[in-house]
Amino acid sequence: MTAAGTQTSTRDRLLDAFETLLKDGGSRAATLDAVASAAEVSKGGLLYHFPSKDDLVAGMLARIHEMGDADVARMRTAECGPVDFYLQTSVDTGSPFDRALIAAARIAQESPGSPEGQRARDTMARLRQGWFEVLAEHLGDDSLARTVQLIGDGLYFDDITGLAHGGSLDHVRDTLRRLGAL
Amino acid sequence: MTAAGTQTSTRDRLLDAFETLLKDGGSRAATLDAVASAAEVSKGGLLYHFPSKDDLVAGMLARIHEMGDADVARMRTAECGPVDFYLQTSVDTGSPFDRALIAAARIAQESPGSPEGQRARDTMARLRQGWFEVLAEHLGDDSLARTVQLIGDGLYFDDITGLAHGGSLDHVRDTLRRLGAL
DNA sequence: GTCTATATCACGATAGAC
DNA sequence: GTCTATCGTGATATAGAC
Repeated sequence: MTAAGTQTSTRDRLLDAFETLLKDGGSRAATLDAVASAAEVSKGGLLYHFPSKDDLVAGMLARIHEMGDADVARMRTAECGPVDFYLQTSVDTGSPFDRALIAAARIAQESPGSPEGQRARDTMARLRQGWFEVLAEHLGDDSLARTVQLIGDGLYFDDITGLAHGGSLDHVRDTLRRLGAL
Repeated sequence: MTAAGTQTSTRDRLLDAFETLLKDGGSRAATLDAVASAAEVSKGGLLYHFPSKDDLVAGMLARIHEMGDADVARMRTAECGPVDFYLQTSVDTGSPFDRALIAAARIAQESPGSPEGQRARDTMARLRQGWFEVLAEHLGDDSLARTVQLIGDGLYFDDITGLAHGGSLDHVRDTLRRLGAL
């Protein structure tokens, strides 16, 4: 946060690498060695910025919080409306936010009992709360809002698990139009 | 498969322990030591039945295939209808099948690139295909069937990730009744 | 079929030079 | 702020006794 330029700091490069490894290879692949190597930094260099793996996770989650607030704001004012915006962003578009979200979901599941896992879950719960509020406000119907959110979760799950189907988004739009939600 | 009695074989006890550890602690907790210990067998005993961790995963997936075929059969003839049956079984009821499914989902996500991950994904894809066929046949509408399936995926994702909401199932039923799907 | 070693290796983390 | 070198631990897997 010291410069406004486009050059990414070592710190951000490390977090980027961590997220990418988590997304593509799961938590077992996201070792400190692998992160350092992918970011083209030595392990010692990594551990200067993040003294432990916990700190790496914490740094990642902190970045997500910032991006999450911006995402909710965009959702509110999206031209296509909040519902379609939500659905569109529930499939992995390859954006940095999606990458970070998938990485967080991996942490949440791969360490169900650990403190890091709990923090990742808290982060996701907060994001989901923000999205739900916009959906419920826009739709004026909690049941419908919750259903839309679950559909988004389903789209996310399929992407994350590698089960995604091509036409799913169109099928959902079709159904939601019948409900007057789109 | 030698006896029809109720006493569980060592083999099955090991698979049970593996699934439980995967569900409760993620793949990092499901080590060979932990599995052997939880099943009250020595590590050598485990490795007699499953010479490698890969074999443990393969054994688990094989059991899922059997249970999956039985589940689809029950779904077809369920008194409450296939849709509600599908939704009910999309939240973790604590059944052996749910436990196995959650375990498979963890493997699929924690080793996205590895052969085991691919096999887990194949298993899940096959199960989903079975469920989808019943839903589409019953509803006579691919878009609606795909939407119901995504809602089920969403319910599953929330459970798996520890994000589940109490009233989600009722909200969904409410919405699906409006669509004439329930 | 089940057990007790034990080999091998990779992971997270520390120490200290530059 | 970044590096190399190294320690301690815990994971998979092997060998061979019972």
